[in-house]
Amino acid sequence: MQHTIDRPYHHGDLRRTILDTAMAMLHEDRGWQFTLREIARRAGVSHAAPYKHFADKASLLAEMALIGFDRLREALSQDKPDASGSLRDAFFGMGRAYMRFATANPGLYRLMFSADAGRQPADVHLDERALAACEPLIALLMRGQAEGTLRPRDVRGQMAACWGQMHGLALLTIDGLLLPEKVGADALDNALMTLMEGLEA
Amino acid sequence: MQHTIDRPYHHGDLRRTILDTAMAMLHEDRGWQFTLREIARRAGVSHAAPYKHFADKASLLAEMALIGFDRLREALSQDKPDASGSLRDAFFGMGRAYMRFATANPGLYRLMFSADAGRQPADVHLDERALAACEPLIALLMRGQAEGTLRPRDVRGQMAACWGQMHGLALLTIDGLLLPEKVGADALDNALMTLMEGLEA
DNA sequence: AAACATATGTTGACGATGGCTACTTGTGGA
DNA sequence: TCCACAAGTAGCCATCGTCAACATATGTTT
Repeated sequence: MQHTIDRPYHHGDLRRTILDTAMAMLHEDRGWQFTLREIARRAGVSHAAPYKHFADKASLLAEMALIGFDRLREALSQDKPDASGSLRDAFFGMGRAYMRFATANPGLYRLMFSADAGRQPADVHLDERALAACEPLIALLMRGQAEGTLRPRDVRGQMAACWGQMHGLALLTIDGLLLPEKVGADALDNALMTLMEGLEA
Repeated sequence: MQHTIDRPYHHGDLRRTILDTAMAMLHEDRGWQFTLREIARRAGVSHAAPYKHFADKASLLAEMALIGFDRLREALSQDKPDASGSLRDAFFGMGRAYMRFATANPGLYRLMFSADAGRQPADVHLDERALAACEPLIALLMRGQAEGTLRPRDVRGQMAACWGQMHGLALLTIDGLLLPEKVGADALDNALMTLMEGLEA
């Protein structure tokens, strides 16, 4: 008779709870060095319970990374005000949205691109999801080229330039390597501007 | 009488051996999940011996990261053919040198920017070293502005743009997210070109 | 030359982790 | 009603990082 009234033998939705708890801990520690056992402890279940829902720790991390990419994609698709407004505004908006997502979820963002998130097995899914998150960007680039606002270059190259820029700036910012006092208050906007000018015709 | 003739009680230069071994394992596994004990094993010493030279595992990682930044700086300074040659060539040379370093030492590169490399204590050194590695880039940018080849913008912003671009592309490449079949064969050069055009006057 | 302080290695232990197996307890369909 | 199966538990194992106590070289002082 170990169980309280509040917690019956079967948790009900342990899988969801585990994911939520892990996300919360990720947010606290900004590093994914949380332990499976600690998650189980917080969820109020035994230390082996999570293994009924995830094959191993890497699987949990991989799933979290997938969720992260979905959220990122959503964040990028969101504040794109359709085809109204100038391309430049849309571009800056998307860039800032990307940075906002990364800096608001530093732990998640790092996890998404971490080798620890199970980079061995069918992580193809992860890669696919990552590239899918870039689709709003590709759409924006194609629109720009169609308008004639952007130079008519290989879109994939431009995509690589933008994504690389965003990804790098995001990680450097998360790591505290782009502190305003070292690199200027609006270095981020300046960097975005430089990139934009490289894209524009 | 445990000791062979070859291995006396005192190793001689264990600290160096540990670092070398760790670097080698970093190169093999492409992840810094090697264990202190495995290093000791390979070095042929007891599992606690490393603690006479490094306070803890994080200290070892931090020192390796430091070495990494020094090597990166060296790699960037190296193939810069002084003030001869066009700025454009120098820029592309440096960009490719950066990518070459990162892709040739994926594990090391990730470690350098990893939170696991002891981001708590006097990691100020790490940050300083990281920024120091960018000095060759800053010099190049200032030269370009002086020549009038580059737009007269805040150098720190341009630095952020370049570093962000390089860092992001490097990590995405290491993670296999910029596969040629997905993003074009010469996406890297295209991205560099886009960046360059954003910098040029 | 003898004695000692110190740097360097070794041994054994502790707590904690990820992961596995065997067992228990609910739950829903024949 | 009964039973197969999902979901949770208890306990074990190898391993890890780290620490304290001990052993052994090295070199400095007298």
